[in-house]
Amino acid sequence: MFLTLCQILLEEQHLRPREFDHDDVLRIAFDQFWRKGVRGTSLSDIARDAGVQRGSLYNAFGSKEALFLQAYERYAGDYLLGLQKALGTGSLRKRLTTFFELTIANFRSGSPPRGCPTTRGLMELGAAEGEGLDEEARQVFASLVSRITALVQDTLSAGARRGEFNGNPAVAALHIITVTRGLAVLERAYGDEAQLRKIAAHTIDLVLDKKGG
Amino acid sequence: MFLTLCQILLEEQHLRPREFDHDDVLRIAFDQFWRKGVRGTSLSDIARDAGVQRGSLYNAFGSKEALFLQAYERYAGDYLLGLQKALGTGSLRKRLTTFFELTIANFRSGSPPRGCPTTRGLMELGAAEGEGLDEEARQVFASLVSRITALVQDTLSAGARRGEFNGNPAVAALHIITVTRGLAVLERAYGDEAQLRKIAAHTIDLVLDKKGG
DNA sequence: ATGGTTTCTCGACATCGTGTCAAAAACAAA
DNA sequence: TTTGTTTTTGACACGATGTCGAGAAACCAT
Repeated sequence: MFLTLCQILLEEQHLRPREFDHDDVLRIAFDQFWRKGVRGTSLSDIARDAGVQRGSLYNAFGSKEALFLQAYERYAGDYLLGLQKALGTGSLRKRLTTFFELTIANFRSGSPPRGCPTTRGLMELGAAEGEGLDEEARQVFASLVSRITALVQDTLSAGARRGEFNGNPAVAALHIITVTRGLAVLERAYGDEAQLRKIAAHTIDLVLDKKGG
Repeated sequence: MFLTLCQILLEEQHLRPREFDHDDVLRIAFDQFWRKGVRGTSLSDIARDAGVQRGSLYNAFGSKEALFLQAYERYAGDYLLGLQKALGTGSLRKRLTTFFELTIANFRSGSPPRGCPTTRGLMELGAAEGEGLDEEARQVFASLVSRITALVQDTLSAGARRGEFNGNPAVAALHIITVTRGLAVLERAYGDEAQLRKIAAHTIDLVLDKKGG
């Protein structure tokens, strides 16, 4: 995967070029994975959708899991960028509201809603060989969670400097992230978007130190 | 599944009885599913472990998913009973602390930790045919979540009557449940039990209206 | 006890998905 | 054109799910 990235960056195509676009396939694959789950998507499906032979996918990406991970990393980068952009303005309450809105909108997108790819990926992690979870996949998912947590913490710290928040930004950010992960789970359980929004609003009230009703 | 239950309850075994114990297989199967994930467990594994032929499992339970669901329901019943028993005594803070402790202990059990079966099950839900999630499985998982939520809500209501809580029990219970689901996700991401406990303690502080540090 | 009926068991089979491999095809460079 | 390398392509092996039918086993009735 890292090798492939280097090859792309350095344009080191000395010989026969690929007959399909690497990024197109990544997008198509992620869309399928997101709609039908990693488990429910076969490489044949992706190959058909992308107009590529199944063997070519193995040649280009290595395995189904490797393909998913690369597709996921592309998604994660885009998603984090969108969050950063949206969290740049307004009062702290406004920013947190936007954060929850974007989060919920993300895993309520599609019909039927596709859920949160990160949470789904994390919970599908299996024991690799004998002991321990699949480390590579775990790190990829955990990385996005960490970066979003840092983003929220920064937002809270800035709010604290402006007198809009008087708690511990690190702990509060962890709490908020935990709530968003929990919302991703409840979304699967009930599919009731109004309920999700209610919980989000209540969480903001708690964090900003107003009594929740 | 419902039929099988009726058969058990009514003891309607007119003819040749089964050669293996229904509940034993359910327990063995759930242990495997929990350790290796539904995806990572084959019916051959379970059949070997239980000393039963694979075909007999199909005959008795119908399919892999049906077997899992029945095994899960057995687990869910036991788990809820344990929670109810543990939440019967002490101050509201003590009860909530116990609740989070049991929750974390549950998905930190085993080595490596097996995670939360309910959350894993919910996030693995796939679209069934064309549209919509697998309804039957969704309801089974959501049912346990609902019942735990009700349990927490009752605990909060009782606390409110004793003057230990002055918020809205329904909303607060939803919030607490959301946090526990989020903890189940973070457990997969980081595997840091101390962090989980910190978030739990902070959540209790927020709900009981003390400033979290 | 014995026969008949029902159910369970067990092995064979079909199907699908993953992953591997080797040969063919296609392209760049000499 | 020739050489060398990579991609493509189809065939293959393997494992898992799920179905089916024949045979074995157990129970009821006579």
